[in-house]
Amino acid sequence: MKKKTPSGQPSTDEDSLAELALDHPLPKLILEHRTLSKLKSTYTDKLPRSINPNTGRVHTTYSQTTAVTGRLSSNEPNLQNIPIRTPAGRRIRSCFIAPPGSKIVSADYSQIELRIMAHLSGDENLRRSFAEGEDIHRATAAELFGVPLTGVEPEHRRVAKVINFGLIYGMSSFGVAQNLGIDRGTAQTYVERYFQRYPGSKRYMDETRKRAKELGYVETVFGRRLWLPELRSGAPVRRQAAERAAINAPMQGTAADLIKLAMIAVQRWLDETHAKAKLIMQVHDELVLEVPDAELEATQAKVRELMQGVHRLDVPLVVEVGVGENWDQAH
DNA sequence: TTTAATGGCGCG
DNA sequence: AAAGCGCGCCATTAAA
Repeated sequence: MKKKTPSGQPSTDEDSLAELALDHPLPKLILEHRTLSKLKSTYTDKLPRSINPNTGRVHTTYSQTTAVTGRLSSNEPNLQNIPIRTPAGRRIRSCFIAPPGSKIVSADYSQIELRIMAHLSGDENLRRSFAEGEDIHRATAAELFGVPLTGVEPEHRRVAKVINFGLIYGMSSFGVAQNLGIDRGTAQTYVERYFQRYPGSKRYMDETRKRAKELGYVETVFGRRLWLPELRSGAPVRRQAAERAAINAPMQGTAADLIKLAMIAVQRWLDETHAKAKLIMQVHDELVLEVPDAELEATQAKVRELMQGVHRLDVPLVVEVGVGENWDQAH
């Protein structure tokens, strides 16, 4: 056992058990049990108890003053962590349904944090990819592996996706290696090649760390600040954690600012047009509406337009809209 | 019985 | 010495 918890106990988290599962049959069974019991205890058992008898609906509470980046948070119950990544999880999501004569409409920003990185960094290559509507992970893979867009293998794209997301989080080459299950040297090579191909991105990361340390805070495109006193901590662990937060916050926070503006624009339009459609949920980069069939076409088009046009960045904002009887189908 | 800490895991 | 950001909530354990 290599990995330890903060208190020094051997870790039994998913990664650790997955590793043990290569040599023993039991860990896999434990992981399957964990997955199912998580879904049962947190969602299947709990959500029905959250139904308000007066409305027949589940009502969450959003907080505007909890998340340091400016995101909303959702509690009692949390409707921002409803499962979607596994078939069993999606069955839970499919229980969020529209009443007869209405549909669920889901509108989500595509790759919004990477687009914001392109905007903030001004990286020409990144900007061009988004301007031309390329699949960004595919484009990054093509750069990393020196192949044309049409020659990108799924495995290449998977590597590129880890690196793209890792950058948003301030991940090191060690983290890339860990995540991909490759050796550190290879991971280091990928990261170096990434920064060669996207030099503006490299410049932005360095500049953000430097500026953040001087000022003691970072800010979003709209000026929302996150103060990070630990950037000057003498404890390397704390200081480096603050540096990663400093890298991430302008991107996560700008995305939060944008969707809040979009929510205001969408609700204003609904009010002004006396629409029967309702804005019912927000999940960080996604708005969910309940829409009468008669309003479906107009609502989809207008919500997309309002979200994409909420603010002009140096790259286009793209919104994907889906419709269905339930929340799962709407994706 | 309630509260707090811990480890773990659901989502973006 | 640690190594990926932001949340909320579950079961378990120990303490109040």
